[in-house]
Amino acid sequence: MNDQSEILENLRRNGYRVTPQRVMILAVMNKHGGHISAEEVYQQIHAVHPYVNRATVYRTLEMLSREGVVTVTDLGKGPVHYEMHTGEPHHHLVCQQCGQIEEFDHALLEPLQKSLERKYKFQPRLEHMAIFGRCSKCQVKKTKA
Amino acid sequence: MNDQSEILENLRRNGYRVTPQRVMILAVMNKHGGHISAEEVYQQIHAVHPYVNRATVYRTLEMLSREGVVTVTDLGKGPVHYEMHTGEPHHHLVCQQCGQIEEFDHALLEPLQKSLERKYKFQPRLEHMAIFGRCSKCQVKKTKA
DNA sequence: CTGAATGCAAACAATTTGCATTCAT
DNA sequence: ATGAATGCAAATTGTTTGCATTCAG
Repeated sequence: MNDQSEILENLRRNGYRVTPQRVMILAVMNKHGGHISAEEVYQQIHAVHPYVNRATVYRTLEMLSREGVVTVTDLGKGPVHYEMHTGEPHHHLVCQQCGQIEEFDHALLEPLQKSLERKYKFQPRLEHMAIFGRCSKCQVKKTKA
Repeated sequence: MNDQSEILENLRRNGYRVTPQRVMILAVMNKHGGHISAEEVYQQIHAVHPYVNRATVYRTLEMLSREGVVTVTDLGKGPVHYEMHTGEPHHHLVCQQCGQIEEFDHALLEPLQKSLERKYKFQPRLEHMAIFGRCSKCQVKKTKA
């Protein structure tokens, strides 16, 4: 039993219905791997199955994130991005110049997490955060602004 | 010469025109102190001077942030917030339960900044970032979800 | 069968834009 | 007087919602 059907089985067990739409959405998410917007998921499915509705994609992705199957990342600009939940929390470095997104390790956020808890008694939700700035390539280019 | 007119003088020097709208918007920002949305700025001004337009408020705040007079913080949910640029970078802890926003010191982000630069050659823009989670008060309350 | 899920269209929130008019310089 | 800034209305983008219909269980 692969990931795909295991997830579907779990959803069914949690009282959700396994519809063709949900299967297709999960398939796209699985195949894609990286972060993807609701609109992109919709486009990919809609191209092949024109009857599938945008609202369904939004509703399904929202449901999948509630169920912990996918994670949500607000990239600050433009639409929210979804990604299969792999277990390992990881984060995104978003280059504001070229738009490139690379990942970085959760370990780097641990000192921050610790100090926020200690000094402010604040419990941060640091799964999948996005940090904005300039990537290595763009630092070489002329500073335009 | 206070901050207010100093800023206006600077804008004028940079080729911007000092309009009553811009003066009012700056006044609201100054008086308010904390973070505030474009809509809130608009409401405050519009209540007294109904002819002032929402688009003008948006355009002006955008201009002021380009000029470094105000800073922008994306609080993840709802509208972007603006704040007078005080020089000292500081950050926001946004409680996802009660909505409370408290500030935290830039120093706590320095280890992260350093490690991102060292390990990923990524230059983060860490002025005024927002971190989401649960504040001390809400941690005491029953965990609802 | 029965209610959960879908499709559709319309509403929504936050913001942006085109364009004629106004007004700061 | 001249172009930057405004007001207005309409467009845009990303997302949500109400409701009748459909279909998974």
